[in-house]
Amino acid sequence: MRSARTLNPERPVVADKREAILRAAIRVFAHNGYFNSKVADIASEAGVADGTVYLYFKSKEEILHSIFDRSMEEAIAAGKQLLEQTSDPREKLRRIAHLHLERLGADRDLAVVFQVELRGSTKFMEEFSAAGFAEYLKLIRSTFEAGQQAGVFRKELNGKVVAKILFGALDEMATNWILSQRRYKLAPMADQVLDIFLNGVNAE
Amino acid sequence: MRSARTLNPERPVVADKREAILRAAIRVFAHNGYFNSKVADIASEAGVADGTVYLYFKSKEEILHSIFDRSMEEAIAAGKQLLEQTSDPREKLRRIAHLHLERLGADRDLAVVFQVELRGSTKFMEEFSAAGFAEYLKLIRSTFEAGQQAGVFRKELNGKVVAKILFGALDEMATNWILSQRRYKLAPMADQVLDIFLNGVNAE
Amino acid sequence: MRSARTLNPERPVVADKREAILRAAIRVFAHNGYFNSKVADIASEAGVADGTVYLYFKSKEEILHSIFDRSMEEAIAAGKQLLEQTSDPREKLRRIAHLHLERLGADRDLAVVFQVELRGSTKFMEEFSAAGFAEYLKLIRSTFEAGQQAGVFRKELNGKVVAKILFGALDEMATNWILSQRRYKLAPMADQVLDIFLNGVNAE
Amino acid sequence: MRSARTLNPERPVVADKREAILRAAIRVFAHNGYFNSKVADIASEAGVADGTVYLYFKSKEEILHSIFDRSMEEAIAAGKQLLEQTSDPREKLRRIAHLHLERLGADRDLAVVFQVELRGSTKFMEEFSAAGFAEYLKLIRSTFEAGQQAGVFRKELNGKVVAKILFGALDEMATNWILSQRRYKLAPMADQVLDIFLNGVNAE
DNA sequence: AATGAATGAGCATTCATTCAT
DNA sequence: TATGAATGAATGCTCATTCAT
Repeated sequence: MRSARTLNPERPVVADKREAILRAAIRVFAHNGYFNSKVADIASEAGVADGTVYLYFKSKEEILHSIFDRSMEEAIAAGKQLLEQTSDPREKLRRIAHLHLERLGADRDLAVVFQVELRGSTKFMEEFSAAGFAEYLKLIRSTFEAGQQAGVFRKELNGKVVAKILFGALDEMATNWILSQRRYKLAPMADQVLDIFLNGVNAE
Repeated sequence: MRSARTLNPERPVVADKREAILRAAIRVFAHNGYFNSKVADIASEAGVADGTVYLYFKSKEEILHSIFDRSMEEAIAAGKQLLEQTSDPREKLRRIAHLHLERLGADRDLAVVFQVELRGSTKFMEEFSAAGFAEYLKLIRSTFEAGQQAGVFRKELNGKVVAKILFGALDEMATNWILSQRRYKLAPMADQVLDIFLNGVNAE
Repeated sequence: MRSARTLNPERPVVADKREAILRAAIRVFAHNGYFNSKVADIASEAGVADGTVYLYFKSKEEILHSIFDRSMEEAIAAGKQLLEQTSDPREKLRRIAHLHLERLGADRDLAVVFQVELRGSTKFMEEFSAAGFAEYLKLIRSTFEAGQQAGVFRKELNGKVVAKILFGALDEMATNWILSQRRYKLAPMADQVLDIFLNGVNAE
Repeated sequence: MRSARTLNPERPVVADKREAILRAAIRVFAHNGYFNSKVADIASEAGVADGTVYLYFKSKEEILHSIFDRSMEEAIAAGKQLLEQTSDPREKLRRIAHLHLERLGADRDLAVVFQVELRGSTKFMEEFSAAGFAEYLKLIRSTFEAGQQAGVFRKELNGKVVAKILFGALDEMATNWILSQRRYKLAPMADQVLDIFLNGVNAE
């Protein structure tokens, strides 16, 4: 009798376990905070032994990094794909903003890790900033600057600063949503941010 | 012989020591991060014995709270005073924004504690949100709504959301400034935020 | 009422506690072996909290070093004092040998630590060798060489090697005594070693 | 097609693998120390999987035992063979001493394991003593006592003690040689030990 | 009020050993 | 036989907090 594993060669056990630990960590970090989470909690939540965690991650900190890295990669990839579907700069920014809040709004635990736990140390923030986060800002910025070239957005604005403003506004929406115990939908907030933002940067 | 203490009855030693510990904590938290800072480090930096810290604060966490509470109170008081000096809603928001970035830009260590260390736990963020921070957002919001009443800002915008947008944009300026190793002045960034923001919320 | 402490200013509490931990460690190391001894065992045996150990010693390893260093210092000091009491080279070596076995024979636990636990790692043996141990060998060697000068011992012998031979023979007596469950007295073995050794190195 | 294995029926693969693990362990123990050596290191050094080690040895400790047992057996066998080649008691002891230092001097790693790693625990030392080591001492002792019978060595000396003295002196030569980073040849030291020893035990 | 020695709970990580394949 | 992924017990050390002085 052939086992399930044999039937799914594309989904090796190894990935399953790493994945399970990562998911467990997101849950545990979101509920207890990174510093108050024990590796044993993560292992138990993932259904593996404590030591098994160290077969897939070098340290507790690396788990946090991995969560960030993987999610950021996915987000950026999804963002880039979205950008290819339209050439209108306003529409591009609109889609980025929506994607941003949709992703966070769809996974409360991941959102908590992103909006709260990842912010807790200058050290991490610096790496954080150096890594995918910078790329994300760049994505917004270049989209905006393309809009400036196209005459859609005001030419005198600094693309770098504009990107931070949009990001900051969206980021605050997400943080507030988490702290508010999410009594409302997050994704629709994107429209209100865009309304003001696009109006503010509009040429003419 | 009268001691220095006797000469300053309005500023009792008690306040001096509490103050010294608070200042020391800001320095220590900013440099090592909250979780990596030892109470002994704070005591040593403040020039007091470890145990003395506990005569003024109930716990390490209470020190962090106190830093936030005191700074927030001061900021709100300063903000309110500023608002009384003009009746133009746009000018009011302009002044709040400037004050926001000026205060943070003037004290790098305090800024690090506010932008990074205070964000590290849902628990703290929730209390944080519940406390002075909510009042700060309210200040922005009511100023904005007064502007709506006066026909200066678009009536269809939600004041609560608008306040978060402005705050989020300013907050991101501050966080980025810290992570960038502050190679530029923070306060002037307020103008760029305001340019877009006010343009975006303008009636007409 | 004056406390005992007040009555014994020469014996500060600090020394008492350090001393207690050191004594406890000798007992614990002797019974369980260095690697199998837990710091918690030492603390408990010394009647202090686990953390207290670290107020007096940097690490578990430093405790082992301290045991060796202190005992070696004492032994060498005692040896030097003994050597001053006679000028006969044969008698000097006789006294060193007796002192060597008397000290180890008087404190079984300390002997175990010296003969067994301290030997368990090249790393430690190297430091061990570099430190007081080398000085001890030098003491034997210079005594022997003085005897050569005096025409008492054979001139063609290498003092360095001779010192190792005497030390090695005594060391083996001590190790065997420990392993034999000490059914006999250790100190008298010195005479049998000396009988052969002195006969072997005698001039004429 | 016949495999290499089939061609060497006298030297089955089983022995090869056990041998490889043993050799690997000697190398690893000598370089890292017994307690700091991981079974995984030994396996990797031997070119087998971790689990394979447990097909040949019950535990890490048994590997250490096996190293000792096998080497001791070989040494004793070699020693006995040597003793048959001469009937002169002095010459017999001379050959044992030379063999002792030659064997250790020829294999630095094995010497480290014997002189340092095997000494690290009372428990092991006791078994060590009970096993082949006692037989080795007995070999020296009976050779010496035969010499006493033959009137070559002093009759009043205790053979047991004499054996320990010779062994202790040789053992110290070996230990010092290892710690000295072996800047000299070990085997020739046997002559200096014998010079003093034989002179010391000589009848007449 | 102030001290700082003492406390002891808490935890990330390692690694010998097992066992399903 | 051989593998190597998985296990989970084991522990040195830290540091917030207390309290006798």
